[in-house]
Amino acid sequence: MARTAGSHSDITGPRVLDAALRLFARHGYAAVSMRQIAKEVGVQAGALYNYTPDKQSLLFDLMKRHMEDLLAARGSRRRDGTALEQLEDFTRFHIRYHLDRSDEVFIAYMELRNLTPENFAAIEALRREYENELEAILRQGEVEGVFAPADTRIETMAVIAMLTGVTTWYRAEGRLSADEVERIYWDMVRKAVSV
Amino acid sequence: MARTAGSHSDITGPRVLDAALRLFARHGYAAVSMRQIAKEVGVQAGALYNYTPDKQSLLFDLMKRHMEDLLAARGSRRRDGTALEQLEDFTRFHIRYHLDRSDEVFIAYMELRNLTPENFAAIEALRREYENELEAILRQGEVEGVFAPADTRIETMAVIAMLTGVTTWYRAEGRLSADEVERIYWDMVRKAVSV
DNA sequence: CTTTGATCTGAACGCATGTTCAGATAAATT
DNA sequence: AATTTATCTGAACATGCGTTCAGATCAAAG
Repeated sequence: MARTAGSHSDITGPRVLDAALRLFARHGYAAVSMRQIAKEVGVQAGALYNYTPDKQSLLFDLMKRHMEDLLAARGSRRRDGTALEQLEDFTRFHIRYHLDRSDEVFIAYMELRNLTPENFAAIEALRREYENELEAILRQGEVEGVFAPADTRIETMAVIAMLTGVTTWYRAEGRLSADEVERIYWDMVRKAVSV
Repeated sequence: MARTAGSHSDITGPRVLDAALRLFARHGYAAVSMRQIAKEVGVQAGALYNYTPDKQSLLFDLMKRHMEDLLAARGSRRRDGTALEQLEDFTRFHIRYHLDRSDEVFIAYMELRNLTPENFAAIEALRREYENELEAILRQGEVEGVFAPADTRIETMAVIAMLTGVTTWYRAEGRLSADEVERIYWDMVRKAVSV
């Protein structure tokens, strides 16, 4: 046996996903060809198939990895506390995490319709899991009496849409720092759900 | 001269745009072929070129029409009043209009990157015009002292992202009526920007 | 040094793409 | 009835697509 590990595949494999990530985010899944990805990696198109069974898996793997990373990062940061404290932490976490991964976020929201039905269901389940934490916080806040009684499901969708929208205009070299953006959005979220 | 107006072009022309609208919204611009559009209309692919110079113009025309219709509809509904009254009207208008045109909205937000640079600039200008009305309302509210002093540009982006997000989950046959959705979102928007 | 096999090239596969165009069709005008 | 011409068909064009695969390459294992 020869060339088991430590050879090119350790380098090329991640580079394939990286190139797909960047290109899908920039031009969209359907508009990017396997040959473009290969060129970015520096190999011929055929070589990509040592690392993915097909183009669809490339998209699915990127989305799955993103959602699992998101859930893991959130899980390891979660703390007990009042609903208000937890909502603030969730808000700041969401903004910061999404600002740091704009390509992944863009793909995860824009390319859902390019997933096969089975892959779509898998990604939706992960997304739902993430949304459910926010909804639980909002419900807890209602019980505590600090948040207004409302339709928590819609509040959840509204808050996430508002927060995720930050990725459409934020630029690192822009007028505001990520800290300031966090604070501004937290102000709005807090007021929007409070009594 | 013969067959000037009143012939097939009056029927086929709009049907081309309608088919493109539906297909682009469902599958995405890059994933839809001219032959698919032609089949939906009931003609051969070549006949489409009597109604559009190319595929790109189809996308641009759809977006331009949508943004211009949006601005016209908003303009004809605009009334004088307090900042709070105007914000409520804007909020309810935006939700209702976007719920009624989910295909157009979806395309206008998802297919921006498939526009040529010139076409992109034209659509962005129209979008900016729409956003500016909301920002003016928020600024007026600050002057009146009824809205909290804040970064009105970011508030604008946040509110629009929140409101437009309604199109991702709302279904006409679902649990909530459009009226109820309007009220829930208006509650959140009002609180989010108020002092 | 020989063998092994993971990795990659380069060509090929059948099919789809956006667009063009000569010619057929047929409704409205003369 | 003859003419005009907007509209549409059907075929073709060059190009690109996702994917496959026989064979070349060459570092590591024996």
